[in-house]
Formats: sequence, structure tokens, C-alpha cells
Amino acid sequence: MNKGADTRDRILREAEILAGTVGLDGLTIGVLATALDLSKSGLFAHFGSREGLQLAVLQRAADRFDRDVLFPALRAKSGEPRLRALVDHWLAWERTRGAHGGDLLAAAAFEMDDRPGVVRDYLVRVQQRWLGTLATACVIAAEAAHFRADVEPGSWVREAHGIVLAHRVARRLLGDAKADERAATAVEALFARARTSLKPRKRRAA
Amino acid sequence: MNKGADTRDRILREAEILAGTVGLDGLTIGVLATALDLSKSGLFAHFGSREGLQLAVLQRAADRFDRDVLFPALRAKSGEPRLRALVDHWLAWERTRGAHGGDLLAAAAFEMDDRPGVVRDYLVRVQQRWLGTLATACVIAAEAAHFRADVEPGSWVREAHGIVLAHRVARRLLGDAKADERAATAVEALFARARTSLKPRKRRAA
DNA sequence: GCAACAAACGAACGTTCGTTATATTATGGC
DNA sequence: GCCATAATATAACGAACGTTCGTTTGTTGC
Repeated sequence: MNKGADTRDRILREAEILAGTVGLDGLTIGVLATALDLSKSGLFAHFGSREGLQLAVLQRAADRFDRDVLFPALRAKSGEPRLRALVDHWLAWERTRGAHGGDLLAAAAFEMDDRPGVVRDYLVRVQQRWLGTLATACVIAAEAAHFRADVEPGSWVREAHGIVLAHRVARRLLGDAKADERAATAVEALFARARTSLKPRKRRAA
Repeated sequence: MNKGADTRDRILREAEILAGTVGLDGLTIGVLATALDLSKSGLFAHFGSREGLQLAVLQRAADRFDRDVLFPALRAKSGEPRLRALVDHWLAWERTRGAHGGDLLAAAAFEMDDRPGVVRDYLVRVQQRWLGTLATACVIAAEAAHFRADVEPGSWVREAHGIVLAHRVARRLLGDAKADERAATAVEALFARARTSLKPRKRRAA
């Protein structure tokens, strides 16, 4: 790898961690430079603008998300197992913090809500792609008769999204010790509700 | 009302709107002052510090939340109706934007995740109080036999929280036109699942 | 070992940040 | 109407912001 591309990577790695705690918008060239023992101008040259840096950070986070969440889960058997793997890896990703700043993407989703620009646009595309992936996996699970036919993929995915978001708040803001456990059972219930054969007990299919 | 308290209120009203778009941490004394035709120092004097301003904004938002969400819902009949009113008002509050900056509290919950300080501490208290209120309402609904006895209040509230958060992302970031509708049916399903008598159809109680 | 280029630097730009003195104006009790 | 005090303004502070500049240091191919 080039020397340039190498330090660019070092920068982005640190930037992602930093942005994980101060937010994408709180990310500042000066403190990032000092944290890396670089000059502001030297760092700046890699991205051309602050917006370019933010975009690159987001891009890196999205790439890492694909690598750590999407791709591994795709190795699971199509249908419910794959969908389950996707959601499980998603939760695990959301859980990781410190080492690589937790779910920067989810935080940015709340941060960039109302701030138009290329960064927001990119974020929207990433989120939509991910939720779309989940939705099609859900459709496939229905086609494979793992899920009931009347399961509405959009709503199902939204529920999964809700579990992940609520888990984050419970864990990182409120410090709920049972957050992980609660999220896991919520996911389990979400799947159980959608299944054709109601493995758990005490219910009857339509 | 004092002249001072009056402008202080004007300041906070504007500040809440502004913070709704740029975030609590993006809220800046300079732009807030110019937006209100005040001098920076004049505005500053009202709060003593930037942190004081942030805290006051959060406090105002929490008060408004009580006034617009909590108190009106408390007029509903105890048990499921009241819990339903709480959640419905919550969603409606989350939906309001522009006029008063949407759910500043939820945004702050993601923003302040990892930033210790009085602001974060206050935010935690507010959130915990609200979720606690919901949980006790849920317990009461169970005691009144509106809800099944095996409904775990903490988990139930977490699910409601997830619906609200996912709704916000869908609506404000992704611009989903069906967001409101989806959230409403999700809430309906959440209640239906917890009810003792399964009004909808096609299910049997435990 | 020398030219060509990439990468990083230090210094400065003009703004804006939060904050502090100090001054001016408005308000309210008598 | 006077006077204490509350409310706001002016002016300035040092620090940090993103950005630009010209220069210096490293790397690479010949």
C-alpha cells in the first residue's frame, strides 16, 4: 500500500473512534491531527475539506459494517437462518464500542436528520440499502415458508430496527445491565411471531 | 412575568428549535443571539455558561414533554387506556417538527451517549423517569387484568421505545411516507399481543 | 545520485467559539 | 421623579475552527 493510502487509513481509523464519542459533526481536524501526531494541514490534504473527511469516515464505517455484519451473515443458509444471522450480527455490531466507536451510523442517523448535504445523502443511501437487504431477506424467508405469508417485510424490518435502536439507548445511555439479554429475547420473539410453525408453544396459527 | 424571565423564555424557545436541527452540541451562543437580535453577552448572562444553556434547553424540552405528553395522557382511564394514551401522545410528540424541533430528547440521547457531564446526567434522569412511568403504567394495566400477567413491563416498554425510535429514523431521515401508519399498526400490535382477551382474532390465550 | 513526485510540515489567514470586563439602558419600588 | 438594580450592550480576550500557502522532507524510477 502507498504511504499516503496508509496514513489515510490510520487517520480514518482514529477518526471513526473519535466520531463515535463526539459525533460526526463534533469531529474536528485539529484534535484528530494532534491525536495522530500529524499537522492539521497534512491531515487536511488527504480529504480536501472537512466534509470530505466526514464522508470518508462514513464510508469506512459502512465498509466495515459490510465486512463485519453483512458478508459473514450471507454465509448462513438462505431464509430464516440468514435473516437471523443478519440481525444477530447487527446487534453484535451495535454492541461493540470503545475499540471502534460503536454504531457510528446509527448515531449519525439521528445527528444528520435535519442537515441537508452530501453527508446526509450518503447516509440515507447506506441506511436504505441495509434496510432493503433485510427486507429482501425477509421476503425470501417467507417464500421459503419459514415465515408466514402475511408477514409484511417493511414492518418486520422496522421492528428489528426498533429493537436495535432501543437496545443502544438502554445500553449506552442508561447503562442497563440487562440490555443485551432483553434485546436477544426481543429478537427471538420477533422471529417466533413471524414463523409458520410456532415452535415455542401455546399458540395456534391462523 | 419579569422582563428577564420573559426574554429567557424567548431564548429557550428559539434554542430548542435550533437544537432540534443542529443538535444540542451544535447549539451555539453566537448564532442563537443573532437569530434573536440579541448580543452574545446579553444572552450569555442568562445562563452563565454554555453548559447552563444546554441544560436549560433540555429542561424546557422535558417540561414541554410533560405538559404535552404526560399530563394529557394521565387523564385517560387507568390501565390499558392510559398506557395507550401515553404511547400515542409520545408518538405524536415525536412526530412534531419544525414548529418546535421534533424530539430533541431522543436526539440528545444518541448525541450524549458517550459524553459525561451534567447535561448527560440530566438527560439520563429524564429518560429513566419517562420509561419508568411507562413501566408502572404497564404494571397497572396488568393488575387491572387488561394485560396478561406474564407481560414483562421492562421489555414491553423497550419495545414501545423501539417503535418510536425507528419511526423517527424512518420519517425524518429516510422520509418514509408510510412511517406514521406503520408506527400506528406496530403500536396496535404491541398492545394486542399483551392483552388478555385477544380481541383481534385467530389466537388463543395461554 | 539526480530528477520527479508524493506526503507532510509550519505559519498564517479570517471566523467563530465561549467567556469576561465594563459600560449603558430599562425597569420597578418608593 | 429618583435611585437601586436588573437587563442588555459594547468591546475585547485567548483559543480553536477550517482552509490556504509556500516550503521541506520522503519516496521512487532512472
